Amino acid sequence: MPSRINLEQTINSGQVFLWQKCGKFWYGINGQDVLKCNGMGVVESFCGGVTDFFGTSRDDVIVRKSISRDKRVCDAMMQYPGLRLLKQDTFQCMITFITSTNASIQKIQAGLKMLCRKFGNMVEFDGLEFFLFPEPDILAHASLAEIQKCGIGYRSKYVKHAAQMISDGTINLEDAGKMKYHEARKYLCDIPGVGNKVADCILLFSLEMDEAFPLDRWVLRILQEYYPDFEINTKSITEKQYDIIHDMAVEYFGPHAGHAQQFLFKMERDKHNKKWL
DNA sequence: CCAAGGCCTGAATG
DNA sequence: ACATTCAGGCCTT
Repeated sequence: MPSRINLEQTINSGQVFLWQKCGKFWYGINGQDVLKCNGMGVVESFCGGVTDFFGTSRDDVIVRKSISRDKRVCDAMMQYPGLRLLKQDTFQCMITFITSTNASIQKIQAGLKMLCRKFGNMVEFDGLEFFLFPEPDILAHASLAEIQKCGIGYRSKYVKHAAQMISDGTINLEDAGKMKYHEARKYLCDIPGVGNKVADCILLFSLEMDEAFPLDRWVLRILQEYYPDFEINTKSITEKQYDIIHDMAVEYFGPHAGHAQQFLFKMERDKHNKKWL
């Protein structure tokens, strides 16, 4: 039985940063669209089109049954029955996680808001003003100095270069979604500012690739603390170690390992009282 | 001065 | 000659 989506749990799980609660509704920027949601899902879209932002088209029963092979993931699913993996705008997702390196959630959010305010179009929706996410062309042609004013530091040049690669067609994010997992991850790593971790975030949060298993400091900590069989003994990992650990994770958690990662990540951060949006 | 959801570069190793 | 690993640096609050 598929459980209902819970906005609080889903928005506050580190997948998105441009969301805010206004009264009883959540509003979020998704590319050139603004989504308005109640506690359970999208109720209105600025563009008026149908979006499957919450990935309701995927068979959640299959996914949950698959990752419930692990006891701890099972517990986390009980704790967060409404947590879902999203299908975000791919370009926004890419820029988001490029800016996320070495940054806290609050800092990521501040930087992205500035990018939107400076380079995105302002629209009025539901009596409120929003700044949409900058389009690839705009960021590609923006001056580096202007991008730097958004407070994203050394990531600025990556943002510009990455936007250029999307803008001129060197990289096609939708194409990545059609490749096999390892090929897709490698393909995305050609983008400046994108390493294995960021590539996995793009694949998992916007391209429905469930084998993607972002290995950040938190997930590494989780694995070494609760999964001794993984034998994680380093704090930071090399390219090759990333591969090995990733493949072990898919072997253990199954083809939908990325979902397992999201539940574990959410649970561990809450346990440490880390702040969300 | 340190920490915060990595990535890139150059140099050393095998 | 290669493929890996290692150590710093990096913007900002």
